[in-house]
Amino acid sequence: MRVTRDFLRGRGRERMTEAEKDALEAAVDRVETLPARTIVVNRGQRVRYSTLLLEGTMCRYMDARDGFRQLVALQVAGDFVDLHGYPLEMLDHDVGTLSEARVAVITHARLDALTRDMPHLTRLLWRSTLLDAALHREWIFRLGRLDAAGRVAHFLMETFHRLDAVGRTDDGRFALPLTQQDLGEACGLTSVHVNRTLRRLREDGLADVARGTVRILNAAGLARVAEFEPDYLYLEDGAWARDAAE
Amino acid sequence: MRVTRDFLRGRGRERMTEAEKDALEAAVDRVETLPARTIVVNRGQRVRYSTLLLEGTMCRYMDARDGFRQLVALQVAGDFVDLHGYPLEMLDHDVGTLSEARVAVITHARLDALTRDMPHLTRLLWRSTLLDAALHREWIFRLGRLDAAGRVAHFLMETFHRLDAVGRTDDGRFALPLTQQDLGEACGLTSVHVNRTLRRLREDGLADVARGTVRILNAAGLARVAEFEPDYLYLEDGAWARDAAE
DNA sequence: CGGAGCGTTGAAAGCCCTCAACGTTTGTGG
DNA sequence: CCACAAACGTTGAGGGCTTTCAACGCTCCG
Repeated sequence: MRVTRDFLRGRGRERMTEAEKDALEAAVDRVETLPARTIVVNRGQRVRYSTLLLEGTMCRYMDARDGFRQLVALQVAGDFVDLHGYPLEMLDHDVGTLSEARVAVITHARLDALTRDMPHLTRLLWRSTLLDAALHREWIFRLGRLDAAGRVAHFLMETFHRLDAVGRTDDGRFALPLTQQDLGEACGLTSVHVNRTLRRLREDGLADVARGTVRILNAAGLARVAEFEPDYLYLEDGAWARDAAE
Repeated sequence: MRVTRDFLRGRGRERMTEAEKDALEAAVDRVETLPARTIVVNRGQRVRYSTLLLEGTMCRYMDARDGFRQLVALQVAGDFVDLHGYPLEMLDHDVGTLSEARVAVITHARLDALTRDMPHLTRLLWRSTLLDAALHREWIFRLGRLDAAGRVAHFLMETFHRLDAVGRTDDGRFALPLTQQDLGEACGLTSVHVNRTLRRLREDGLADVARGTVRILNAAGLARVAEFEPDYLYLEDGAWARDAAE
């Protein structure tokens, strides 16, 4: 399997030429498997490579004084997890795995050559980091303006669409290897309140979250609770978008 | 005055060559003055130019169903406000002025030429958008993990440092043309609670916010309340950083 | 089979919001 | 220069959403 198969898949990948895919492919230094729940990059650390996530779930987060952390991004297959570290040279946050993860490692030295010689590919890489920024903005909106049910619903809808774009959903179901504590750290809630909120979403027939699996039961209802509008994901018009437009 | 004077100032500007400054300078299509409180770019709109803010204050925001908005970024002099719109081609949020603003307009057609021919400048432009992303992440942390006093204190400290980097502070004082409503829309609070929070910061001798002017009275105390660590701003070691290190 | 982590539920407390009223500042036109 | 209105800022009371604290059941894995 080509390691770049899912990169930008469903998010404007069609603009990448075969030559560009080959070049990115050739820049891969190695492929590794990382165990679940391990730290990959520490805040403030000088980084000399970036990580393309092939399979599994990772996250980026920041620590608070009270011992809790705040997730700032969830990363799924196809994500160039810490490409931000390339122009920035060091990261302002930590990166870790949630599930076991298979990753391709690309050194910044290789990226130097790519970005010198291939301006169009450079713009696609740039674009992929800005898709992350758009997600960041939506997380700000989620935390600043939505109540607990809205936040959790919004997170579920976003994650569903992202996984759907890379073919990791099955009829409204998808795997999500997050504890209720993790969900709380993503949504700015305590695990206790996440629990109550999930129960309510289940009772309202909107979504069922249990044992690492999410089932979207009522996408329209969930979207309403979440004030969710997927344009910020910059998705191509895929199967889901066509269905929703009907 | 050169329009690029404050671009990346204090944020790694030393790496931009004179030739690169000239090239960016030459890409400016026109300089305009925009009135306060006007919308510059609408969400979903195809954008064909980006805006370098020379003087004044702008913001990026998203609308919620209840009529309130959530600020996702505050933009000050030197910021390339909507450079995100270049690789993304359309924006997922609105852009508007808070005060009157003087801006330089750079068309994307010109950026195409720059990014084709000048890979190092391209990386600096890329970097500047990722500095925005780092700010986004810190806003997520602020909203997800801090209480009202922490959020407002954090916002004040961040804004102070950014304005200080471009020489817009005066002995701990700076102009901030935001109403308490605006502050609430930045911090996920109601204007009423912003009012109470500002009063408390004043009573505690931390900061005084009144009539569009902020005075930092106790930077260390404010930083403690805010859990503020300025590394995410990627500031050069300027006067403030040296003082703080003592 | 035992333990640790995760999930679930209840009760009480706290932070922030809502609603309401009033004071202050700003800007505009007479 | 004044009058006036509109926006902004301030304060109080009450209510609601979320947190905290605590206890217990469940699941998974060594």
